[in-house]
Amino acid sequence: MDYDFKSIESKWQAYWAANKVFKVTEDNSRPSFYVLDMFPYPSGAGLHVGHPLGYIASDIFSRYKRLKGFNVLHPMGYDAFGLPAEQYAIQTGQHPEVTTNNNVARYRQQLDRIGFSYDWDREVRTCDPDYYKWTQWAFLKMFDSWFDPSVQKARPISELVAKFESEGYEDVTPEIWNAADEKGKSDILMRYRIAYQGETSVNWCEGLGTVLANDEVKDGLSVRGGYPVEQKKMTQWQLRVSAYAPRLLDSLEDLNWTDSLKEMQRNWIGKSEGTEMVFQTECDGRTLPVTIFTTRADTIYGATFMVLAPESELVESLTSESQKEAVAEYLKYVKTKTERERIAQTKTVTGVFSGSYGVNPITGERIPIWIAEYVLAGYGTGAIMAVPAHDSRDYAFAKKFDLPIIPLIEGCDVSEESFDAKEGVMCNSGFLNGLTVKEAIEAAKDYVEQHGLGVRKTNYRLRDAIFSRQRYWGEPFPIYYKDGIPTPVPESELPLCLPEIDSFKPSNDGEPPLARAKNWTYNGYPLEKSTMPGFAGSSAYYLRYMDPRNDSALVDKDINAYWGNVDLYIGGTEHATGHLIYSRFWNKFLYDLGYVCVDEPFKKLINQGMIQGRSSFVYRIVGTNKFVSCGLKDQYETTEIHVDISLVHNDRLNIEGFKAWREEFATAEFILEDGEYICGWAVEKMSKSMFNVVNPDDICDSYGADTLRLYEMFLGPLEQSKPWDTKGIDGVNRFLKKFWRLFYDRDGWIVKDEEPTREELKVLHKLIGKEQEDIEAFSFNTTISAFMIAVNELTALKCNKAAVLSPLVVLLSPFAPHIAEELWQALGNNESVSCASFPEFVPEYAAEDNVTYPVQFNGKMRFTVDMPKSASPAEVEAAVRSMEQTTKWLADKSIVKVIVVPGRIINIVVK
RNA sequence: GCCCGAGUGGCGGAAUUGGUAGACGCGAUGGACUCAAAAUCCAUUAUCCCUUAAAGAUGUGCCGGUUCGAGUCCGGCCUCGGGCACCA
Repeated sequence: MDYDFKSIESKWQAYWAANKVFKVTEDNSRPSFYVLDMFPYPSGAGLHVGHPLGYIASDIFSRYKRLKGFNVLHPMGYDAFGLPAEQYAIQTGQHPEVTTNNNVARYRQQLDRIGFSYDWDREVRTCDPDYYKWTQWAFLKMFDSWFDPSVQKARPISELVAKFESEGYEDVTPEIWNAADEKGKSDILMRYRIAYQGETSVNWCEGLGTVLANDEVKDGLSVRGGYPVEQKKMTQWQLRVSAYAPRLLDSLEDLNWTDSLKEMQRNWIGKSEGTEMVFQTECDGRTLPVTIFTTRADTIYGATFMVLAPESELVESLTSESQKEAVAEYLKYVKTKTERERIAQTKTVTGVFSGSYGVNPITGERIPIWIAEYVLAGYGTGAIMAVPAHDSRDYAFAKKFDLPIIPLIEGCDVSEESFDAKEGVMCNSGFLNGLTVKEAIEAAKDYVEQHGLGVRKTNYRLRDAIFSRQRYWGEPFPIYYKDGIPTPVPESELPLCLPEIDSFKPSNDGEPPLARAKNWTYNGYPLEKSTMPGFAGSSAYYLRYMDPRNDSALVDKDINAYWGNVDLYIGGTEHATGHLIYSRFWNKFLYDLGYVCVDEPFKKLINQGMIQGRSSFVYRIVGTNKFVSCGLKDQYETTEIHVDISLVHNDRLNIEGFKAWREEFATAEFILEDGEYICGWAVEKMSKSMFNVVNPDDICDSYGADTLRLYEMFLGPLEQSKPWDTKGIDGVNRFLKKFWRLFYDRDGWIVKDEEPTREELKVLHKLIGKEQEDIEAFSFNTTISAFMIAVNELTALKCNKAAVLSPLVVLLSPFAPHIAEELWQALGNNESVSCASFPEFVPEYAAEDNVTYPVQFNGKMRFTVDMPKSASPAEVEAAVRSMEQTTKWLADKSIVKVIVVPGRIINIVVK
């Protein structure tokens, strides 16, 4: 009987679904374990072979944990709001909901074929009103909260209002508060709310007609679509993520994430400790204090000018009458530049003199104030002191505009470039002279504070998240405008559903698509017309899986307490600075308000590598329809053409297929090598346009899901990026066939109920030990290797004993669940193999009887000694010395030292 | 420019963390079975010297160091991949 994966796989997939084998409920008698995949955006292209890599790994781990007795929560859903569906809707007029549902159905079909152990009863979709009710709810909670820096946590805004009324807070005294009208109070509270509306410079993308978050922009182009992005001042909803910067940074420490990912988050949060210093300035006779931020207070003696950001509010008051025109011109110039141009031109230095002067607070020297785009309004105070000798940007500026450069470190040469390194000994620096730079940084900070010139200050690069999108296919804001005052829709009336509209384009007067909706009002007042961004729905989905149908809470408290947070999260690195920051922020906020029981959402995180495509090429001789095989292509002038990889096997082109592929190739001629056409290849992103997409369905058709699962894991370490190459898949497929033959021969079932031999038990237990160790370390490729060895050994032993094969099936079940299920039930079990328990590891069975010690003379191996495992180093040494030849050799050398290492090696060293 | 990570056969990759480098798989070569093919099985497969074998030499990007012993540790380079990028 042969291994017929087709009937096996469809049979057991149907069985699992019909019996809800993977349905999970809270069970206090068993420990919980939560394994989560980053849920996919259901794109129109469907899954390619790279997508399931992480899902397979998490499924293996989930199944393993179940065998180990854990109650495993392993859910799946869809990140279903998003731009592509909307773009498609604009082009075709088809409602995004329709295309989204179609895509979801296709994804589901593809996922089901791979045999995942998801509890589909817990599926969530972010575009489902029952789901986004809780996204809107969280937004309202943020709207209704402020961040109290004294305790570093979110608190209800009512507590702040009480503070305003009684004692005042910051610059809002009770008098100011009580005198303010409703609009005034709303404006004051907006400065404190965690979800707030404020004017800010945003990334505006004309091509998409919407604003974008920083992580949605790369190199000045939108990540989706690649349209240019410009800076624009707009009033937008924002989330006060920056308030959480210190906590987001500090709690990173305890997370079981990779160092590189933590490092990326650290850079993105961008903590820098420095000093805020006040410089007196004067402009046309008027004086004005200006605060600057610096991390190098020690270089104050070299501050020869100051620079303001063009967008700084100080520019107007610090521009002298005489420079007014020049400054206005410069500001105009800066404004016309897009973000992309600014990035492209970082090397070109621009700026204008403001006409005013500042006073160096330590030297008392009068220094000019300039305006330049290399200073950013959004960071620090938007104003800096420039120290050209020790900052490369200031240096370039000083060179261009001929400003003085004063070196402050002994022996440094600043004639060609600045000396940015924080090393050396200070000079030209008054009280700092003779100190090393590191000492001087601290001494200068102390000095500034003691003399009242400024204060220590920590800045973060992390900005507040811009939360409005001028789009249709997203969560509507539960906010309406009562006489212009943003007012929340009552919680009891959530969800506020997306209205139907006739077209998904922006309205004719440039308003978001929701402006087209009829009656987009609440109690007669207009509702907010933007929608929430993609990360809104994905920020707390892991919580909703715990209790997906709860109508009265995001997640029930007891249920949340049972599952805790996500024990294992698997997904790509591309979310390092987007989703993974927002989710942590969102979770911390809910934690502050007592809605969730753990501060951090994801305990352990693994980033699976990308699976790249392996493209194949043919080489056409320029100006002809003749194609030359790869090895001979250097003899001609050729153009490289992508060829569909389904026409290529082991780099050999299917010539007939190629001719039939496209009309233009029907009459193609070929120059062959050894009678074959060899294609060239390259590793590239998997994409339709490169004809290198491999569909998991095709693999399931020709090899089966179990082979696909094994092969994806066997390809290499999970975290590593690697190209997909179908070549090696026969190996793991052969392994499954061999596995099958342990149970069936040509005539049928051959498993017998006999006592296993010691040798057979050794093979089994070696594997149990190895698998346990490897799975815990996520080294799935080596587990599979161990499996192959074990199966080869058992085949050689002709082992057909149930006592060995039965646990072997359980061991295989996380990797290849279908074949395991088939054999498990054939062995006479009535329950699914996923209800079995992981075989117990008995180290004595796995142990080798003897240890072979290689014996080396001065590091070179000469012979080996076989000793019982229990032998002591002294006994081993005695055995070495007693070997006849060796004794002779040892006798010749008067002094030797025998080193016996428990790591199984013996070294004889001649002194 | 700054910060991470990685360099091992024809290929994907192992190596108990300082202890016989190249596990396992692919590919390749030879053989068995077959009229033949597929499937399956067996053998060989880092390089050099050699008819073959034994034996030897070389070998984990490069140069040097520590050690009885280095793919692994230290110092200095080179190359590739990823992230950030006027953040004062």
